[in-house]
Amino acid sequence: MLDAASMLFQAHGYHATGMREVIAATRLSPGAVHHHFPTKESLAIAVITDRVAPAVRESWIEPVRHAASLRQGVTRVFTEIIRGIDDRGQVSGCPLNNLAMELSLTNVRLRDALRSIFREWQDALEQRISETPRGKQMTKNQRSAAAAFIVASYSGAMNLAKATQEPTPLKVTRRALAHWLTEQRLS
Amino acid sequence: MLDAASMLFQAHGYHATGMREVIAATRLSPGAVHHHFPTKESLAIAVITDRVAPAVRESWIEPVRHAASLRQGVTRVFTEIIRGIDDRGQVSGCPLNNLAMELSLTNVRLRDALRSIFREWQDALEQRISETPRGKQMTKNQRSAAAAFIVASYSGAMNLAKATQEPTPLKVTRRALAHWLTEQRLS
DNA sequence: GTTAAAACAGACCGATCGACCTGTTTGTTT
DNA sequence: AAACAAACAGGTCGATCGGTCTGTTTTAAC
Repeated sequence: MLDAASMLFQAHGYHATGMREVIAATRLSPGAVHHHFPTKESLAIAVITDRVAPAVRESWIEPVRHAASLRQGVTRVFTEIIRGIDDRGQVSGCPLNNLAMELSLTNVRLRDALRSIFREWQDALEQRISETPRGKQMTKNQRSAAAAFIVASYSGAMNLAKATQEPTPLKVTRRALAHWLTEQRLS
Repeated sequence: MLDAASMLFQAHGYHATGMREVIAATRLSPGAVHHHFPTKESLAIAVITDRVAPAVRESWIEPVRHAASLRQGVTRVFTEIIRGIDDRGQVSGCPLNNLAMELSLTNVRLRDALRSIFREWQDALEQRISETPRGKQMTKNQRSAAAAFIVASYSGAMNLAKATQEPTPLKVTRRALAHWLTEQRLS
């Protein structure tokens, strides 16, 4: 159920996906689904916490945490994501960004759930920055700003890639971000 | 009609906004609206070409075109947008990004309409880059990449600002982008 | 083996969706 | 003033929306 919902939310968006569509993608009955997810919002919350958040941890947080350098980690994440796009032959965007854009003005609970993932993501980057020689010299605000800029650049690049259906913006941003990190001595 | 539709699309998104809601926001009848906009898609197309595109031209393209330097132009655009957010007390995001995120996977015609605005936006930045001393030395691909990175950074910063409902990501990105432009000698 | 709760099936509800259709009014052309 | 088309009014269509209902099956505890 969560797999089907996260796939459809990713493919068509939250509002454009009906409960019946999700149910049809599984072998469950409407009653069974209603038993576990009384409302569509509860399904979205479950998708966010059990699918979107783990996806961000796996694709971004862990690679950055274990990378030899911040620059290598960020570059590698971009490369992996670009590889995934090439494999699928379609840019469906970042699940977190997609849902955040659509829902953060609509539903407070969903916005908070999504915001906490952004928070976790940015915190992980700040942590990794603070482990670099240059990062130790920076103030907390400077580290936070650098982390936010990385998240924003990636997010925007993915949006642009989705809008144009080309991976080029991601490739461009991978390179520009790598240069920026070098300039900031955060490599 | 276009004003009401663009406002509601911006506030609630395309799919979350019903035709009746748009009609109720005007003094028109359903029949009158149907006469001019037979389908919801035709309304969206009109909003994109007659409201979203002019908004991008006014808020981004013209300021950058007439700025003393690219860096000053970009910084000024960010400042104006941040000011608008402070005035409204809410981050409703970039109209172009909002619609692009929601519709580029759903509807081909709408995606093309939105993509052409991104194209125009990026072209204007490339043009401005090519007018700088350093820009003249760059290849076309390098200019294109720099323009895409600017668009991506802004887009992502706005998304992050919308998701967190704080202008901080925009302020952070304004500064980081200004530094980056200086480093690239594109100021 | 009995029982109670959890899980599931599937018909069904009112509400709302986008779109349509028949008239009527308004404006323009001759 | 007559004729015609564009613009508008407002009721209504079938489809689909999210959500609910009753009843059956499965699971697990004692």
